[in-house]
Amino acid sequence: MTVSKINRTDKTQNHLALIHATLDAIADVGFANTSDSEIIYRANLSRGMIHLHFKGQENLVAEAAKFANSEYYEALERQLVKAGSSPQEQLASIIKNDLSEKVLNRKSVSIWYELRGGSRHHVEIAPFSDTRDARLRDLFYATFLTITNDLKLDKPDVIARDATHGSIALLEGMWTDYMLHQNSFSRKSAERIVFRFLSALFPDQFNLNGAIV
Amino acid sequence: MTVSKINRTDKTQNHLALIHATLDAIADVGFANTSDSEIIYRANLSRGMIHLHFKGQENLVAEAAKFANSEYYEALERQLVKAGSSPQEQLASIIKNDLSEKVLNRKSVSIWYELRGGSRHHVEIAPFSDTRDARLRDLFYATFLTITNDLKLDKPDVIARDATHGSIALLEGMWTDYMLHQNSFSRKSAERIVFRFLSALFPDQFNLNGAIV
DNA sequence: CAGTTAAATGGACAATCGTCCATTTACTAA
DNA sequence: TTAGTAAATGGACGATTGTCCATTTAACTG
Repeated sequence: MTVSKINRTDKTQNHLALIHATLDAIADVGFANTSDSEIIYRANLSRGMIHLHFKGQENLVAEAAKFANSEYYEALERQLVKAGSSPQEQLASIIKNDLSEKVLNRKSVSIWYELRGGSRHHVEIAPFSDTRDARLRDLFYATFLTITNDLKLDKPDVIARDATHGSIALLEGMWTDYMLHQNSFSRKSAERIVFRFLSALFPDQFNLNGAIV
Repeated sequence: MTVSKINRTDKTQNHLALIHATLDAIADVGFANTSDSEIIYRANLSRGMIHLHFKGQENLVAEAAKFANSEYYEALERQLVKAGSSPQEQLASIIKNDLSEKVLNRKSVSIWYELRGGSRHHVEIAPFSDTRDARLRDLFYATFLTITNDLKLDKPDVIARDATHGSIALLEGMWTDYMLHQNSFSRKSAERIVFRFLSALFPDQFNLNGAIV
């Protein structure tokens, strides 16, 4: 039983087209309004394709969520490779990446918010909705812990944990602010504010522009 | 033309019952799933009531959003009256209030998130969805500005603005964290983290427990 | 050039949505 | 008791939802 090459290529093409159309729809009209009709219209395909490729709308949305989640983490990994080696440089790199046009933009932030909201009532997308999950938290904690240990602070683990928790919350808040006030939001201010808080906590590791090398 | 007392009472009763049922539905099944059927089932009323009282579902949801928004601000005003008079005491009071069981609980946080999400695609509820709007920002800014002026810091307005922006973002992030990880969230930690950041910025005004009087 | 096969189509389906209105209910006033 | 009135009811409406499948299309094989 041989399978035609062209047909196989077409299949994955439409598979991907549906995922992209779904993410576009979520970004534009929201998770709740992302109906089958909306998706197939954007993908320029016929009604049956969703069921043919994904066996239902639920799975398609879950695959789309998975896809968006992977994109975020792949960008993060690429960024980390380019970053300097000191803990504060790694951290600053993640923060700047998280506030950059490439990561924080109209489309990504919309998808992020819509999927997180949708995951509250749709278990199938929950695994892919929490952008800042354990992986990012661990990265933050490890670097903060190195700093607090080096500084020989009292209860370095507690301080590192608080700094982790607070920094991520701060970034969350900035993303929300961007989403709500896209025209007045300033990337530069957002970045300066995060580093202002961090430099207050660790004056020898950070200043208003990022890490001190 | 006289109007019967009993009828008038009943009318406002059902009016309120619909608003409460709507908020309950939003909290439990989400904004997207808050259908007419869901609302009237919870209010134990008949289908036509929504149109009779609110001339459509849109208006009902908008009224419910308005109601929830008022409740938040009334709680905030009550809290401020009880707070101490120094800037840092006022600020600490708002922060503690924002993280208290009364304000930050399963139901309120769900409504907050669902309405904010809904407001992105439904203009009628947008005016009541931004909990932390100009009013709260002004309060934060005024108090921070008093502090930075007293300290004779360089560019007191910029620092006060950054501190305002950052503090509100931090609180946003804490609310999100509570929503996402309700079983592992600790009010005490959240409070300590916020004040840890603030005490790093203003060591003479705040410590880990709140304001220094 | 037919024959085969997987991909793609689009209409039919029941279920649910928000809206609206003719009817019923419940209370007041004469 | 009867007439009058506002509140409340619940069925009917067209529109839209997600699903599914009989049919058509199109490319490769023999």
